[in-house]
Order: sequence, then structure tokens, then C-alpha cells
Amino acid sequence: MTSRRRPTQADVARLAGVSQSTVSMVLNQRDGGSILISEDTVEKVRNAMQVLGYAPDPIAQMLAQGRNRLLGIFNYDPTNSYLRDGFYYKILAGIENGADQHGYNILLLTRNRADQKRSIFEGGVNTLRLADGAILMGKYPNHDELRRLTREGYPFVYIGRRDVPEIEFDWVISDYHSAGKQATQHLIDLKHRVIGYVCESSAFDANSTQERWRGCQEVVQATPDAQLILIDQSVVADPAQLRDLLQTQHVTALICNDAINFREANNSLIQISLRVPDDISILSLGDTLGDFATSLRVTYVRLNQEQVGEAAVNRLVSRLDGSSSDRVQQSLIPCEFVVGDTTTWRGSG
Amino acid sequence: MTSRRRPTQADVARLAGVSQSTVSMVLNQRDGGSILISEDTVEKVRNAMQVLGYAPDPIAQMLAQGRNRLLGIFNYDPTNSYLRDGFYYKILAGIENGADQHGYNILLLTRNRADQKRSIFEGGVNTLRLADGAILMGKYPNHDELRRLTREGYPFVYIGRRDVPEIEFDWVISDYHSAGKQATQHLIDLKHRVIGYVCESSAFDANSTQERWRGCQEVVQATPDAQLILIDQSVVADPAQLRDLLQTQHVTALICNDAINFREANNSLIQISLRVPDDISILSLGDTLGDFATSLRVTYVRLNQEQVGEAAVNRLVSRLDGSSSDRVQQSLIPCEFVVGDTTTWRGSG
DNA sequence: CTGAAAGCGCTTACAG
DNA sequence: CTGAAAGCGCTTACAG
Repeated sequence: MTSRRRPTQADVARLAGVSQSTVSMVLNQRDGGSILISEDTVEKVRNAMQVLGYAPDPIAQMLAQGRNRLLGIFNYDPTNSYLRDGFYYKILAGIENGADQHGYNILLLTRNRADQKRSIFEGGVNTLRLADGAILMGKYPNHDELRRLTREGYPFVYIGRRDVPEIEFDWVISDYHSAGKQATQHLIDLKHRVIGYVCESSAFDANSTQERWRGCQEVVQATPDAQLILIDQSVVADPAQLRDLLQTQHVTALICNDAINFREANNSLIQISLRVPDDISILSLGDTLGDFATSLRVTYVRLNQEQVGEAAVNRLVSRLDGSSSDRVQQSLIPCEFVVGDTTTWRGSG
Repeated sequence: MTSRRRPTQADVARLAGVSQSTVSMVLNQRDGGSILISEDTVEKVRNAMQVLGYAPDPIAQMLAQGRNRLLGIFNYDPTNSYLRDGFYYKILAGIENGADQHGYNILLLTRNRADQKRSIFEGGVNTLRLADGAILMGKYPNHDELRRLTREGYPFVYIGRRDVPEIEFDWVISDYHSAGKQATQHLIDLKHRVIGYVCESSAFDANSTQERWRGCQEVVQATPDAQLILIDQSVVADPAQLRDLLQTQHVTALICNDAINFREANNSLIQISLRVPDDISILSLGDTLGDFATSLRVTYVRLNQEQVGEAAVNRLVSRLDGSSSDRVQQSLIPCEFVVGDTTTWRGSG
């Protein structure tokens, strides 16, 4: 660990017998070489760099250049909350991909995990400032902070639609509304008329749930005799309760808000001996949790979270590179509806 | 987006009517306040900071301080390869946690995803240098790069055990060897004597697989009449082949190298109507993939990847903070053997 | 084609 | 208790 000081441009310059700025020029030689330096000099400098094992200090470069090709990621929710159905992971993978394509690295802000409330500003300091721009996410952002970021002109994109009074900003999100519509139309087409919507009460107020629900509602309301029944996850978790509900209401199909709900519902159905899809159709409005041990392929909506992450990066980078207008941009990423074996015609059993 | 220049310490100083260095002192006021500044001055400076919305530039701070409380993460494998059983995600979560506890942020190096070979040094530049230290991972690291990092005294910890000629460095890894031993002993105790070991041929040379396998071997070799049979994943994927193999060899238990192998094996067993665990016992030497739709709890080894990530951070940070000796430190994180419903006494069916 | 100089925004001895 | 100055390692006009 004898790490004597790393070599600097000054060291290289000394060894090569040129000035420090020349070393810098050689280092940053643009493609095409608009800056002309004699071959000899380049050679000498290159050699000296080799000999000393010189590598530029990125921090100094940043300070001098005023930017650093770093994309910040800040999550208002504790990471754990995203463990659910691998949501966070997929978005992160998309962001990584996008960042890589644009030659950016990622700064993952970890601060304040311990506290209940995570915060971008600590002691008045914008911890995101280290990055050129940031991607924010989380169910409950601090509105004041978002306003301050906007006021300061700090470039960011939110993952998920969030409406904050007084300001407007970029966001990207899966098109949950259309997902809900497609799924419901699918069931309606299969002659189902009484459809249960399974969701946890704690998740019902989330924007992403509301959008799904709204999509389902629209289709149901446009269909004579059709009705949508909200079923709490706690009911589904209890096989007996679930059976009673399904029977008394004549429910023939279940739409599950996400993959977890799907799994729970499916488990309960097994226990009350209802066969999928003959006795009851069931689908998930979210990505599946790996494959189940059954041979059934699940009917579900692919949320394309990777694409959401990539889209957020693309938007952010286009702002950072100035190749984009200043207009606020809010985009929906299409979901894909995948028809599997867990849904079929009503009464086919 | 009218972002006129952000205020600097100089701006604050001007407004407060003090010198720039005084602003810096106020900003960095140590606990206890070993540096004495009059209440009045502090007040004035604080006010000015408020008025201007001043926030220090972290990059400049880094340059001046020589460190930045940033932990680098570099993965020699493409991220996708870690999607398998959520490996990468869990480690990352552990790293995030650890970093947070120590007040570090994370720098995720994305470079070179596009290329086949990812590289730390680009054009001779150590891209990790932006971070104070780094956590490296990936099946096939570039040995030359690791040597160079070591030579330069750059602090890093490897996730996974990698033996690189000429150098030694810190690593942290799950105790796969012990995991294999425990699992095998469990089966031996249940009177199984012919045990199949399911693994993909492409994964067999990996250190993590070798350690598991070695652990299993040891127990089997210490048991009279016991034998361990290596079964390629491709055989397991074909139900007919699997049945033949199990029958001719009298295999009564399967050890699956990871959760994916487990799932495939389980699916095939269903198709050839072998009941788990009555006809055959089966367990996984890796974390499970969520729950299966069956009511069986899987017998498996919990790898504690989060702990691996956290341990790596702890080690790295203790080196960065100088609170640790320079001795190379290589540690094994214990796994937990979880007995579920998929294993039972031989011939209980 | 190359060098001297200023500057990026901080921190940290060193004087007073 | 506070200020002037040097320095962190670069980049970028500006002279020559």
C-alpha cells in the first residue's frame, strides 16, 4: 500500500520536457485533431505518461469543465419497498443501459436510508449537485424539494407521474391506464361480466394503481351489465372469505393489481379447489414473478420497466446535451398485454 | 431554466462582508467548534447563505479535500448475467445499505456495457479514480487490471473469490463450501445414498460452483456407499432423459446448484409424475425464486447476498478510513440452511 | 506549434 | 477571532 502521490500532468510535463498545458492538449486531442501538436511532442508526452502510469484526475477535470457525465439517482422510498416484484431492479437496469449508451456513469444517492424521510437537501446542500442531472423516484416525493430543484434549474426526470402544485417537470411512466383497459377488454371479450379487482388497500391510492383502476372502469362502464368489484388483498388471503365473495357476487374473473396479488389469489384458489381458468379466469396487471411451478402461462401485462428507465435517461441526457427544447416532457411507455393460459371464456368449465 | 451561475462562497462572503475563507470555516464548523468564530459573523454568513440559496460545490470540495466519500462499483460481467436469480440486485442492496450507514454514496460504473469485455482502464485512465475505493465483481476479471490497481494502491474489495497470480487482495463471498456440506449431510442423514447434482455445464467451472461441489463431495466421500452424480441441466430439462437417469442410477435425491436448476428440475419431475418429496427429495443450493404456486416450502440454502454486499462495504470503508490494518482480508459469509418440505427420508413414499 | 496564466470553487495552514 | 495566500489537478483562452 505504499501509494506515493499519483503522477500529475505536471510530472508528465517535466519528464517529457514540455509544458503542463501541452500535456493536457495531448490528452484531450479531439478527433480529427483540430489542435495541432507535432508528432514528436505527442510521442514524448505519450511515453512519459506510460512511464509514470499517468491517469488524469476526474475530479479535477470536472471542476475545470463544469460537468462530469454523472447521472444521479435518488429514491424517496426506502429501497426495500421496491424489492416487491423487482420493480426497482428493472428500472435500475434500464437506467444503467441508457447511461452506458450515452457515456454516463451513475451516482446512486444512498443518504438517509436510516431516517424515515429521505431528503435531497441536507443542511441546505443539494446532494444531487455532484451529478449533472438526476432521475428521481419514489411514491411520496417532498414537494418543496422538487420546487426548489425546479427553481434552481437543476435538470431531473421523475419516474412515475407526480403532480406538484406550482411546478411542472418531466416524468416517464408505464401506461398503466391503457394496461387496465386492454386487460379488461380481454375479459369482456371472453364474456366475463362480473370482474373482481384485487388490490391491497395500502396501494390503492398510488397513482399507478389509480391509473390501472381507471382504465378498467372505463371499459366496464362502456359495457352493459358489466361490473367491477374492488376486492381487498386481505379478503383474497383468506380462502374461505374469497369463496364466499366469489359465489355471492358471481365473480368469474379476477384482475390482480400486481404479481404479488396474483400469487396470493392463485394460492387461495387452489385451496378452495377452483380451477384456473376453467372455473375462474385470472390475470395480473404487472410483471410475473418468475415462473410458477404450474404448467400454466400467466396472462399478464408486461410493464416494460427497463424501457421506462431507459426513456428517463434519454430524456435527461437530451436536456443535458442541450439537444432538446426546454418544454416539459411527460411520457407514457406502452405496456404489452400477454395472453397466457390463465384466462378463458366464461363458463368454459 | 434561467439558471444564472450558482452562488459561490465568494458571493456569500461579499454579501456578508467577510472573507471567503471565513465562509468556508462557518460551513465546515466541526462539532464542538474547535474553530472559533464570533456569533455575529456566523449569523451574518448564515443569513447570506440563506438569501443566496448557497450550496457548496461537492466537486470543488473533493478536489480540495482529496476524497469524496464515493464508493465505486464495477462489474466485469454484463449486468444481465446477474438477473439470474436476482443475484446482482441483492448484493447491490447490501452495498447500498452499507454505504448509507457509513455516509458514502455509490458510483455505478456503466462503461463498456456495449463491448464484450468491460474494462476499468480506458485509454490508460482508471475510471474508478473518481471513487475513493471500489467494489469489484464479475466472473472473469481482467488480471492485468487487478494487478495494476494493486500496484497503484487503489483500495478495492472483490465480491467472489478470485485467485490472481502475483497479487493478493481482499474478497468477500458466501460460504458455498459449507453450504454444500450442510445440504449433503442433511440428505445423508435422511438415508439418501445416491444423490444427483444438477448444474449447467457452463456454470460448473465457476468458483462458486466448485466450492459447492467440493463441499458435497467431501461429505459423500466420508459416507460409505454414498455417491454423487453430476447431472447436466440439459438432461434435467428433458423429462424422459431425467426419468431414465434417475431410474437406472437409483437416484433418490437431487441437489440443485441454484434456484433456476431447482425450478427446471421440479417442473420435469411434475411431468414424469414423481412426487416431491415422497418419491424424490430435492433442494436448492441457492436462494429461492419467490414462492412457487405449490404449497411446498423449498429446502434451500440462503446465500445472504445482502450480507456479502454489506461486508464488502465494511471492509472497504475500514481501509479507507485507515481504521484497519493493511493485511489482506478475505472472508466467507455463512449461509443458512433452511429445511423445507421438499426433502424427506428416503423411501418414505 | 507551444507556453504562461487565469480560473474552476473549495480547504487549510499561516499570519496577524 | 479573521483574512490573504497557496494549492488541489485540471482546461481553456490568449500570446507568441
